[in-house]
Amino acid sequence: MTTREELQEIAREQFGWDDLRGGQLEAIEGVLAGRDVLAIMPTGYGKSAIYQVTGVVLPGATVVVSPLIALQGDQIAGITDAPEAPDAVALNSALRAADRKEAWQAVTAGAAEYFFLSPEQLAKDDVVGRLAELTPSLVVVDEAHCVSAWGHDFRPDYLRLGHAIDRLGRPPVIALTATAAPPVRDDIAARLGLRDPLLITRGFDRPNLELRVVRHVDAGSKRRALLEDAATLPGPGLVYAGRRKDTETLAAELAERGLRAAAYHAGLRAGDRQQVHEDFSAGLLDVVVATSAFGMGIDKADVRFVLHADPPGSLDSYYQEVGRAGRDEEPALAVLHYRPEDLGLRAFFATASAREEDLRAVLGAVRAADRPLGVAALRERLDLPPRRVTTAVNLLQEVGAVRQTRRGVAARGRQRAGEVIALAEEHTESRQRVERSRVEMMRGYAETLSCRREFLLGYFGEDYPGPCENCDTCAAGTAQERAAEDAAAAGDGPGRQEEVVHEQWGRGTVMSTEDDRLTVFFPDEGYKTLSKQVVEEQGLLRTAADG
DNA sequence: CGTCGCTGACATACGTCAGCGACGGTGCAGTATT
Repeated sequence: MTTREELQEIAREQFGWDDLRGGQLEAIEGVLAGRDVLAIMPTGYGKSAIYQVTGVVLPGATVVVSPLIALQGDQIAGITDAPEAPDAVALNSALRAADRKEAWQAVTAGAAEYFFLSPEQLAKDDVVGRLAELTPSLVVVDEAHCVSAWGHDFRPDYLRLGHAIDRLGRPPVIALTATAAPPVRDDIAARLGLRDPLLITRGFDRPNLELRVVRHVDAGSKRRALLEDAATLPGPGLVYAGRRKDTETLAAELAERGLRAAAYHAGLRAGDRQQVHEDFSAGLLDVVVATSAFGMGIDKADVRFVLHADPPGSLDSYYQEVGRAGRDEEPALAVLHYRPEDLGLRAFFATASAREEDLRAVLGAVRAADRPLGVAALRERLDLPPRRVTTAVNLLQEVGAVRQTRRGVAARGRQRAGEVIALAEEHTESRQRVERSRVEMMRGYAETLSCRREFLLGYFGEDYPGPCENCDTCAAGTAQERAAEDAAAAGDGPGRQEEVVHEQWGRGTVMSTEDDRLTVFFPDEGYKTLSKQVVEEQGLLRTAADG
């Protein structure tokens, strides 16, 4: 048993942290008691202290899954710069063979406590095999929202982490992220195979962040207003745009106005990207105009504004992006320059799906094999891009046509290929409905007349009684009008987090109630906003209380 | 889903516009090429 005092001492003396906060201690104690932990805390709260301290207390190595190689570098530097912290190493494709060997030797000999890897590394048989021999005592999934946001198509190895953790002997798992709405939390827990995880959320509200939405009819006036804001508001600031090309033209116009401005997106050369990142951190830039590529790993406290030229595809992304402003707790501003048409791009991104030909090819190969095949072996046999093979395997597993065994992917069931494809299509369509409903919640935020903070925090499951007096709807008075109407109509209907059943959409959870409306999340449909009056009149929802 | 940009029709203005296809974000890993 390790006392709180001992934990504080480790944090202070070995890592140079100030006193651990309640949320950190609670998380550490949860893990030490053998529990899985899902911790949702803002950047700067000290999420990494949780696994750093826990890693020291537990006997074996700590495996840290981290999405970006650049981030791994920062995380390792954060540990090795500490006064007396144990060593940390990374394993990734950026290393030369000799360095890779050295990293393995360090963890194997116990010289390194923390081992940083991408989910793609943990998709490799030999890597997981060697790691399992070390019997790691803790697995950390950092930026855990990536599991849910990226696993389904972009980086499918994220969905296979649960299996990799099984093979490591299922030590306790800590999943860490700054933002995740309740359905995302459930997705993370399910994908990673967490067992009744201890959920710890801290510091969701950011009262110093002023929230505004400016609605535009045509693209030209939106652009002019955005540029005017970016050029005149006190910086430094960030501008998020939906397309790479726009980041470049907007940055160029700001530069013409005399600002130190730079564009940032994934199509730039690695060196340029790093330069922009460094210059922004060092205060050498007034504004960075970026796609969603700019974000993780930025820990700049004095960002004064975050502007959006286009809305992101979910409020999870939006809160993550605006949350980069005002970390110093000084006043900061988030302005969404909004046209409903701009959600079209996000709706388009929400339609990504696996190809039928890939599903047929993978299913055929698995069924033709006389033994389970590893994903790597499947990739070799099929001559398809690895990502497509993994995406297909994930989807086939989802619909029960294949299963993951210790030795690899095996066939399951005897449905005709056509039936399997139909099931997969159904599953994909359900997922797309959910994704599109997330876009619709973004629309809801942009168009609400109620308190924006109340809407946003409600989306994240926080019971925040607005008006906040620090958003545009509160300033305009519409939030107060709505609140009054809300109070008049209050009383009836299911409340937040209550389980309900809809005849057509099945079981759902009430996410928020605003005005005369009710937002319910259904796992197969996504968010649905219903009129309280209609729900009541037509008896649309049964609640647990109804039996 | 919405926008951009090319093409051809219509036309006779060194030009307009409808129609239609292309395109759009996030990163790892590991291989081929300088």
